[in-house]
Order: sequence, then structure tokens, then C-alpha cells
Amino acid sequence: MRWDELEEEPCSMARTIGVIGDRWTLLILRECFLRTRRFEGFQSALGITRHLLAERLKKLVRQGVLRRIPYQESPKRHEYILTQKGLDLYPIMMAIVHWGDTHMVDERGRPLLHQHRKCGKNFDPVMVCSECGEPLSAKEVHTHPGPGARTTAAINAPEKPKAKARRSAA
Amino acid sequence: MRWDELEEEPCSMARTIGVIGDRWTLLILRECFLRTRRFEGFQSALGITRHLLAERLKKLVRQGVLRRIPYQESPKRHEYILTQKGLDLYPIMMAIVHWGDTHMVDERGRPLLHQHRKCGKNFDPVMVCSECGEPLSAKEVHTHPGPGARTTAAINAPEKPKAKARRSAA
DNA sequence: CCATACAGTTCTAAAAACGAACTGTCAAAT
DNA sequence: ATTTGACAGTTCGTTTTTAGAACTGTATGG
Repeated sequence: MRWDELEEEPCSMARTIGVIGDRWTLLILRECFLRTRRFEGFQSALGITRHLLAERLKKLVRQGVLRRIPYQESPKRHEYILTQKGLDLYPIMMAIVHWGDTHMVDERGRPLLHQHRKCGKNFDPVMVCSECGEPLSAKEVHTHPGPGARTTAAINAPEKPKAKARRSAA
Repeated sequence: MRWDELEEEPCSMARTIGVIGDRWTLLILRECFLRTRRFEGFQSALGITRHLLAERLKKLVRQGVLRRIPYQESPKRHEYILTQKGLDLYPIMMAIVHWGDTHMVDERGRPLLHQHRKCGKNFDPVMVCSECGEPLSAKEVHTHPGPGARTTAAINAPEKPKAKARRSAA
């Protein structure tokens, strides 16, 4: 399973991973949400090699996550701006940050607080059901194949005809 | 910035990426949420090389995301089960799936539907503010350094003293 | 005794990432 | 007029990871 194959799997998770599922891409996107827009900005903030940065930016543009917009003629220069598709990654970023805040902080506490402009308070992101508004947890969710299903499906039984405990499980 | 360095950055996002920020780890975790627990199960579902799988599982156990539990003596065999820390990754997984459902589906529609046991309906995950319950978007959130802050901080201004447009930003 | 299940480990080749230098345009400073 | 520096990449040789396939070892069922 190579990168290009990932994007063709009938699994929304695999496809998304094909777009943003590597360390540098995720960090580049962090910078995007921090309003970094230019090549040098990304490079110096992250310490990524210029070669990789160029490649990752190209890919994100190709995928429609970033838009490459000229901000200057003469030596042609461009900025990389999040598209709506890119902005929609925000919940993923917040979920990642929140998990880190919960499980990866040292004794000094979380590196960053988030304040909600609307209510003015520092908050944590909570994932809820779009229908009833209740918080979600893995066990309360049941999945079943949708119209685009095939075999592997996302967060749903894929092809694993193996787990048939020959010996009783423990 | 290597993997081990990532986990020491004062940025909850970088630290989390240090744990789950690679393609195979994410896919392994998908399988975990699908109730895959054994080596062969992961291997055959994903097509990952056995070598990498062994390594990734070891790392996830070391990080406390999975627990390695014997399910059989004689030839000692173990299962890999999500810990609470691992289960807490659920919002990240759902956010990833949801983005894929929104932006990466083909004409056939989404591969998978999610049903909320409590209300019985198919739903989408929505991220809301823990304080006021309103849905969140990037623009409504303001960040500021927390007690564990240093320079790079997560989703907050890191060290990028560069972006000082010499020429007016067209 | 042989085939199979399972959970790895070992080895070599191929792919990706790193690191440092180089290209090229232009503006401001000397 | 020349040099310096900002900026946005590209090129290239080296190191690290990953892929792919085979091998190890215990145990079971036939």
C-alpha cells in the first residue's frame, strides 16, 4: 500500500491519511493555521528541509488544501493560503492538540490555551453528535456500510477473515 | 527535527504527531477501533510489512496507547488492546473520517455511515466548545500561551521572526 | 510426519528524508 | 556599480526508513 493507493481505498480515513497523514504535512498545516503563508516562514518555523517543504506544499496545493496566490510580481512570489477544504481540517487539528493536552503534557501544564471568542472562555473541544448534540465516544457509535462501501470501509469491518480464535480467547 | 525530538517540543500537536503522526500508525489505530487485536489481523487487513507492524505496535505499547495482553500460554501470544489513552484518540479518528467523508468521496458516496446508539440516527461528528456548546471554527478561536509554553507553542505564534514583508504584501 | 496458525526476526534492495550547497530575481545598502 | 541579503526554490550525495521476502520457533490438527 503506497501513498497513491491510499487515496483510492474505499475508506474515508485512508483517503484522508493519503492527504495529511505524515508528520511534516501535519506540522505544515499547524503553521498554516498559525497564519504562516510563505516558504521561508514554514522553513524557519519547522526546520524542514527545503526540498521536502517544496514537495509537501506542491502536494497540498494539488489536493486543494492550499491555494498558491501571487503576492508580488518582479521576482514572482506566492503565498500558500488554506482553502475552505483546508480550513475544514480544523477539527482534526483541534482534536490532535486536545489529545496532546490531555495525555502528553509535562508537569508544567499545557503549552497553550484556547479561548472561544463567542463566550470568552478558555475551552476544550468536545465532539458531539450532529443529531442529538450528545458527546460521542467509540462505544456509542455503530457503523454500517454506506453507498460508497466496498470491502475495506472506514471504521467498519474490513477484510479480516482471520480472527477466528482456534483456541478460546484466554 | 527527528521523531524523538518531536515528543519534547512544547507543542501538544507536535507531541501527538510524535506518537500517531505517521501513515501506518494511523491505519493500525483504525484497525484497533475496528476491534482488530492480533498481529495477523493487523497484518492481513493492512498489508503492512511484518517488520514495521512489529515496530509500530511496540511503540504504541511504549506510549501507553495499546496494552499487550496475553491471551494464551504455550506459544505465548498477546493481543493489543486500546488503553483509555488510546480510546481517547477517537475524536481524532472521527474528525479524520469526517473530513474524508466531506472532501474525498467519489460519486458513489461515503463508504460508511455512523449511527449514534443513543439517538438512533446517522450522524456527523461536530466539534463544539466545552463551555458554551457552540460549534467551533478556526476564526472564532483565540490562543494564548499556557503554563507549559515556551517558544514554539501549539497553534500559537512560534519562532518565525521572518514574515516582515519588505515590499507591501500586494 | 506434515501442513497450518501465529507472532515475530532477519536480511537485502528500494524509496524517502536529510543536509548543505547552488540558482536566480530583485531591492537596498555601500 | 557592486555587494549583500531576502526570498523561493532546485540539485545532489549521504543517511535513514520502508518494502518485500524468507526464516525461526512453538504448537495443533490431521
